Amino acid sequence: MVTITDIAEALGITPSTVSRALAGNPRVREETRQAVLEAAERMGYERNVLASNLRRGKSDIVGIVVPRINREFFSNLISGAESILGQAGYRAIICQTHEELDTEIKALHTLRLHRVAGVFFSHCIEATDSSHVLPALGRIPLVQFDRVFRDLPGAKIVGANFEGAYEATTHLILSGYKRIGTLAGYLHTEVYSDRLRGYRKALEDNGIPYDQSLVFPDSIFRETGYASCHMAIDAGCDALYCAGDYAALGSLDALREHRISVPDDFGLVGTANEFFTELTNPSISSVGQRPYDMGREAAIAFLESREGVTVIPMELHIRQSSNRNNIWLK
Amino acid sequence: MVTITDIAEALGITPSTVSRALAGNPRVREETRQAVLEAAERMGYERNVLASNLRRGKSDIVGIVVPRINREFFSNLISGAESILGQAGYRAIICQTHEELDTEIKALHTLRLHRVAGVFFSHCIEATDSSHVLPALGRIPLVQFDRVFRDLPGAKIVGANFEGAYEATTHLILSGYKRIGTLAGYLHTEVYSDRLRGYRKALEDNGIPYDQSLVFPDSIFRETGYASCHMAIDAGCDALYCAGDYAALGSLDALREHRISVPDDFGLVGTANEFFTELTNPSISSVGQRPYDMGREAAIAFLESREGVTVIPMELHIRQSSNRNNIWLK
DNA sequence: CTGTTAGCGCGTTCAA
DNA sequence: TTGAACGCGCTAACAG
Repeated sequence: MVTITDIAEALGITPSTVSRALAGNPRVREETRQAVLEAAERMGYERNVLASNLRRGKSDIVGIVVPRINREFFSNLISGAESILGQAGYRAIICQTHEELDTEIKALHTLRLHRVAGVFFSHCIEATDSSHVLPALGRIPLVQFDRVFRDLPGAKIVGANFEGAYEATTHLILSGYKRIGTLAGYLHTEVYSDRLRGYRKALEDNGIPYDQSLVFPDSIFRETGYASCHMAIDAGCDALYCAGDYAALGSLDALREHRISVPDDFGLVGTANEFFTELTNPSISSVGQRPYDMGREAAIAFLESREGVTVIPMELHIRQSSNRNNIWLK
Repeated sequence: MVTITDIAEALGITPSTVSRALAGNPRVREETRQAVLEAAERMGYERNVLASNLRRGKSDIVGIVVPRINREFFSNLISGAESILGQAGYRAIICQTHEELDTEIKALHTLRLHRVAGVFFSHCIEATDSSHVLPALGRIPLVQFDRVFRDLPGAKIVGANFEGAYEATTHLILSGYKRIGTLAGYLHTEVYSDRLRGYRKALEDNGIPYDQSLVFPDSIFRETGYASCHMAIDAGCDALYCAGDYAALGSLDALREHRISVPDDFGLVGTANEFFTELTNPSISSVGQRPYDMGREAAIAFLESREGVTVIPMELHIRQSSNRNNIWLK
C-alpha cells in the first residue's frame, strides 16, 4: 500500500507537504502540487480513509437503521437519503432490525463504536419507548423518520399520518360504507396513533360516532391482518381503513374466504402504497407516504444539522378495493 | 471521549495492560482485568473501532454491492449474508448501483478506500464485462453472487440457472403449450445465458426445434417485458418462459390487453419468485433461487476464504399462470 | 504478568 | 512555501 510517506520520499519532500497538496491546501506551490498529484497517480496512491478519519476525529459514514429493507417504503427512503448523502461524500451502513428490540440496540451500539457521523433511524415495533436509544447511541447526531420518538433530540421527518388517515376514512364514508372499522396498528407508536386519530376525526366530522369495538389494534402483518379482518367481519364492518398495506392484504385474504365482494359489499384502504397494492385482485387503495422525499429531507436535515419536525404530505391512491360503483375512477 | 489511556491513568497502570485486559488477553492477572473492566464500565469507555482497525490493519466492515435493495431476491440475500457475518463480528455497508455502471465503479472504489475486509458483489446490467472491477477494487477479497464474472478471482455463489430454466420450460411443455418463447434477459450476463441454454435444452430434449425468432432478449423490467410480450404474441407464441418476474408481470399486462386467457390460452413462468408473483391475477409461476441460502453461502465462503463456484438449487413454484386445466394443483 | 517502545497513516500545529 | 514534530487511539513486539 502506497502512503503519503512513500510519495514524499520519492519526491524528496516531507509527508506534510504531500498531505497539504493532496488536500488542496493553497499554501503549497503549484509546481509542487502538480508533482505530488502526478506521483500519487503514477504510484497508485489511495488515501487511507480510516487513518484520515481517526486523525480528523470524524467519519464520512452514516448509519441507517430500519426494521426491514424489503419494504418499498424503506428501500425508497434509503435511496432518497443516499441520493443526497452520496453527493455530500457520505456512505451509509444499512442495518435491519427485523422489528426486534435486541437487534435494534445492537445496531445502534455498533454504529456508535464506529463513530459514524450520524444515524438515521426508524424504530422497530418491539420498541415501545425511547429509553434504549440514547444509552446505545450516545451523543451521535440522530435523525428519525416515520416511526419517531418525540422525546429524543434531533430532526424528525414524518408523514402526515393524521391527514392521510383522515382522507382515507373520509373517502370510505363518501363511498357510502356505513360501518367502517380500522386495523389500527401498534398504538404505542406515533404513526399508528396519529392514523387512529385521523380515522376518528373523519368519522366524527361526518356525524358518525366513534366506536371502540371497531378498532382492531396490533395488526400490521398479513397474518395478523387476516385474523383481525375476521373479527371485523364478525363485528359487522362493511369497510376497513388499514394502517398498513400488509394488513390490508391479509384482510383481502379473509374477505375472499368469506366470499364477500370487494368493493361492492366491503371497502378497503391500506397505508404505504406498497408496489403490490396495484397488483392484487381487486387492487388495494392506499395512502402513500412519499418515502423518497422523506429520505431526501432526512439527509438534508442531517447535513444542515437542522432540528425539529418536518411533515411530508401523504397521497391517497384510489384503486379497486374502495371504488364502489365506479364512482371514483373511469 | 474516554480512552484506554484515561483508564490506565485512573488505575496507575499502562495503556498496554488496559488494551490486553479489554481484548481478553490471558497474559493479564484476573484481578487487574476485573479492575480494568470495572473502571471501563464506570468511566463509560467505548473502544474506538477506527483506531483499532487502523492499528491492526484490518477492518470489520464488508461491502455489499447489488443493483437494487427493493427486490425480494437481493434483500433476502443480504439478510442471509448478514445473519452469518453479524455473528462473526462484521458489519455491512450496502450499496445500490441502480443498474448503472458508473455508480457501480464508484461504489467499489469507495469500499476500497475504506479498506473493507471484503466485498460481496452482484454486477449491474450495464456491466457487460469485468474489466472495471479489479481497477476499482484492487486487492480486496471478492465474493460474487448471482450475476458473476467467471474471469474474476474469488468465490462465486450462483443459482442453478440452467437447471431451473430447464425445469420451467419442461413444465410448460408438459402442460401442453406448443409454441414456447422466452424473454431471455441480457445474454452478456451469465445468469441469463445459462437460463437460455436451459430453455433450449428442454425444448430439444422434447423433440421441439429451437427457434431463434421466439427468443426475445434484453427485457427484464415490467415495461420491456410488456413490449417483448407483444412481439411474442405477434410471433404466435402460446407460452413464455421469462428470465425475470418483472418481465413476466409486464407480459401479464400485455396478455390482459390482448384479452388472451392465462393459463388457458397462454402459459407463463417467471424467475426469482418475487413476493408479488403470488398476488397477481392469475398468480405467476416462478423458478426461485433461495436467496437467503445464497447469502449465507456467500458469507461462509468469505469467512473461510474459500474460492470456487458454489451452486444453489432452484425451485419451481407452480401457480395459476401455467396451471392449465388444473393438472398441477388442487 | 506488566511496562517500554514503537508505530498504523494521516493532518495540524509551530517554526523557519 | 515547506519542514519538524507531535499525536489521534490503539495494538504488538520485546523486555523484564
